[in-house]
Amino acid sequence: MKHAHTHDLEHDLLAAAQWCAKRGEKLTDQRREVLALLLSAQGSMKAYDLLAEIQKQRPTAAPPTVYRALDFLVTAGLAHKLESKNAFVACCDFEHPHHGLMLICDRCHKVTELSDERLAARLAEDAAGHGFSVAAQDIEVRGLCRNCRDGDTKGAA
Amino acid sequence: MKHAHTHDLEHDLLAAAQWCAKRGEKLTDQRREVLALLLSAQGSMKAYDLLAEIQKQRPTAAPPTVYRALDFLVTAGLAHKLESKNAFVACCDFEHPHHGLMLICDRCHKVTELSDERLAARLAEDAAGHGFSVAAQDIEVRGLCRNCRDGDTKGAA
DNA sequence: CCAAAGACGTTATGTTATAACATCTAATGC
DNA sequence: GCATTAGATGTTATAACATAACGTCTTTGG
Repeated sequence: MKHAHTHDLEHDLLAAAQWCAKRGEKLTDQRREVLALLLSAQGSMKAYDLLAEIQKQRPTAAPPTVYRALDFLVTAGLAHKLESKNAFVACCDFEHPHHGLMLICDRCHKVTELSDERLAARLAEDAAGHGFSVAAQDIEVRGLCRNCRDGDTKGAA
Repeated sequence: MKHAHTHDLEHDLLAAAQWCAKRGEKLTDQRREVLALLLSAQGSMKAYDLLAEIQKQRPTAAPPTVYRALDFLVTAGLAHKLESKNAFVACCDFEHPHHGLMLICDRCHKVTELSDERLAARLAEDAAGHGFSVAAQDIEVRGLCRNCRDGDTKGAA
């Protein structure tokens, strides 16, 4: 089980590195490490939690270490910031531009990222009707995921 | 001009007080003062900017003073928190429950609040398709308002 | 009046994020 | 190769955002 998981992780990291290369950027060790933590996390992670993990390997790491990596990952489309939680999550499909719709479970904290271009289009249309040009949209929805709604008792932190 | 503006503000504050009373709550002086600041603001305001304004009258006011008022106003539906800016804005129509779609201008910082129930329904439908029950949604869109997009040079801060 | 609940005062602290500047590293041109 | 330079990182300090905790006051209902 751990093996399969590791394999997926390595695969994702490789794809991310290639994605960066395509953009003329580099997935450095620090960026890779932060991305690996996000990919391995069950849900989103806070910057200072990431920092604590990084510090296990690199005791001298400081806040800028992780914030720089996060800025890079978010700008590159490899991760998203969840504004309503001040937390970060790996992007589910960074190779395809999409408008993320984040379903954030308030109980188990897992995040499901959907993409609905028609929803995004409707939103842009509403905005345009008011003379507003959309540059970025961030739809975050709080609620309960299927497991937690159905009374699952294992998901809670 | 100032007269009309003051009149509107008083009207809004009165309506807000009545709204609170209907809910069995009170719009106290501090809450009213914070709401008045939000209503008078051109765009959103930060908690510590509100605090600075409050301190002009009440030099001993501290962060909890303003955060308590803001928590109350947001819970009562009289204000919204803009998660992507860590800022607060008065609700445009607190008497009618609605799903706000916030158009936030990145240049002049004005906020236009729309309500599109069909958009909200579509969003809830997407979520339900993944077994997710929506509890709260916060749609924040960043971009440029009509004036700023059209090259207005007066709106910038 | 008395008790309970809610609002507020006050101090301290926790949490999130960035400024500023030094140093290191890697790609580029010569 | 070697200098240049842009990008990345190290490091210290601090700014910006938010809440915990506890005491007091005020209102309200019994």
